[in-house]
Amino acid sequence: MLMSINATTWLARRLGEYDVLTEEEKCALEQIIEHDHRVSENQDIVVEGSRPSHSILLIEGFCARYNLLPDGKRQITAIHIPGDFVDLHSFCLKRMDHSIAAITRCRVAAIPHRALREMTENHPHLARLLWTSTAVDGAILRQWLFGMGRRSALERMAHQICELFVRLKGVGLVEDESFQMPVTQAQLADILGISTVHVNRIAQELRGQGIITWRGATVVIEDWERLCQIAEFNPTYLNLQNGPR
Amino acid sequence: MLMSINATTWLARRLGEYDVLTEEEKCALEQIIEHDHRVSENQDIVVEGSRPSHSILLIEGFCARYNLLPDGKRQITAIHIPGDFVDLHSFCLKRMDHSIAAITRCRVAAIPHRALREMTENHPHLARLLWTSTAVDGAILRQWLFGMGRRSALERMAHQICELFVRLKGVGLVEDESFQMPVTQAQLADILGISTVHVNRIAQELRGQGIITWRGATVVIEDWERLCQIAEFNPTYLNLQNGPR
DNA sequence: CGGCCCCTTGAACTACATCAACGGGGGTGG
DNA sequence: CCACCCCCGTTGATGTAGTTCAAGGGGCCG
Repeated sequence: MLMSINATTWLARRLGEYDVLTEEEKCALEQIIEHDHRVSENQDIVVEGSRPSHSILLIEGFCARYNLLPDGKRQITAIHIPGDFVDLHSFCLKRMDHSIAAITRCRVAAIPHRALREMTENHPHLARLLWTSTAVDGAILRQWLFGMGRRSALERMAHQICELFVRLKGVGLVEDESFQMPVTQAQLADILGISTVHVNRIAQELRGQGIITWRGATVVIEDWERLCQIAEFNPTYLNLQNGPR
Repeated sequence: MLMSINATTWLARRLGEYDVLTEEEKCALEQIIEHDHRVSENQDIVVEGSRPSHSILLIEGFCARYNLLPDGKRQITAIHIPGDFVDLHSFCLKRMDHSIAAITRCRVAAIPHRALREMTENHPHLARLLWTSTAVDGAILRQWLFGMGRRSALERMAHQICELFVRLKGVGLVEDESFQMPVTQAQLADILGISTVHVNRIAQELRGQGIITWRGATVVIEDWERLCQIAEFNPTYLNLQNGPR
């Protein structure tokens, strides 16, 4: 397990996915992390309307961005896994137009916006990689939107599982084709934009066909080929390949 | 009308929405625009799978990003109006995971990625504003996703009109509560993620209630209050306010 | 003048939502 | 230690927003 990896390492590893880092750059990343704290399940990490002075790096656990309608309907617009720079965009946008909540118990590190700003002044290459991170978030959002508009609930659920699988694999959180997906059916409903009842039935469809097993928080991919086929999954948008930036 | 505004001015104006630019910065922006050309209606500006060496700034006309499913279903994930930096993210992402098409005849300017890279080296403040532009694109995507998941077709259409109205107003393309929306009902269907038949019926609903008129490409807002109310529109996410970045 | 795109309308169908109810497990209080 | 309760997953029945199919009319362009 990766329990003991520290915040700096996560950040270096994430940015290192986009391009090779020099030793000096890794050093610079060491400096920017201010503190490191725990958040309990279901607690908000960043709330709508606030003006954060720090951005949050997720070290352990899962969290979600979401929007609420006055009538209580909720839409989750992103799920974040360890290593994700959860609200990097708050550096650019100043005022939050949505909230971010911990889905499980989380450990997070805070990076002051001041440090990010200095990074754009003194380490343009690192700044480009941070910018890239924002762009990748956008690419994922486009895929979700694409699916929400034009894919069926079954296809979307399959796609979601494909994406999570690949992303978790990228940070070493997959073992033997299985991974942790610590979300309730109600939360998954808010991710997929459907009702909890429908999530239940769709999940049974995928399980019944022997494509996945899902008990508790543990998902096992039984038939990756078939899952990708249902989802029409193409991982290009995750930008996992490394290159000069 | 704004027919004769040149590319540099558009760019300075857009970035100036996020923060005040110095004269020197405006000067720097002058240097980066390489050429300026026309694209005819329905022509692709950037195609999926390519690796652009330039990013495109839209000067005149409307264009759309879209994704295609193998069966021909299409989802538009963004519409761009004059002044938008249409594929700024291609600088970060390298390979396009979607295409961009001209909805109307367009005039566009190309900015070499090399110049953007130099900007991150020599003009960190401008680089932050470009980054902000990427972040605002993301914020708009979140709103679309939110709507797609949790709003009805009527609400989404109302929201879309609100957004377009505010954005066009921001670049001076609104006169007397009316603006140009040069999209067919089929294209609007691909934006809203519904069928063209349903677009037709929803549009009649909005017209029937006297909330908008829409003939040809011209939309007139007859009852802004009511439109916003249906859409539950809150323009915060467009980040139109200026501040130090 | 012909053809094609675009808008419009009706009728039948389906993927989903909503409502309602029940069982099991894990945590909490008595 | 037991009782309770609440959350979570599950299932059935019914309702509805939106799709699909089919057809016709108007305007614009070749």
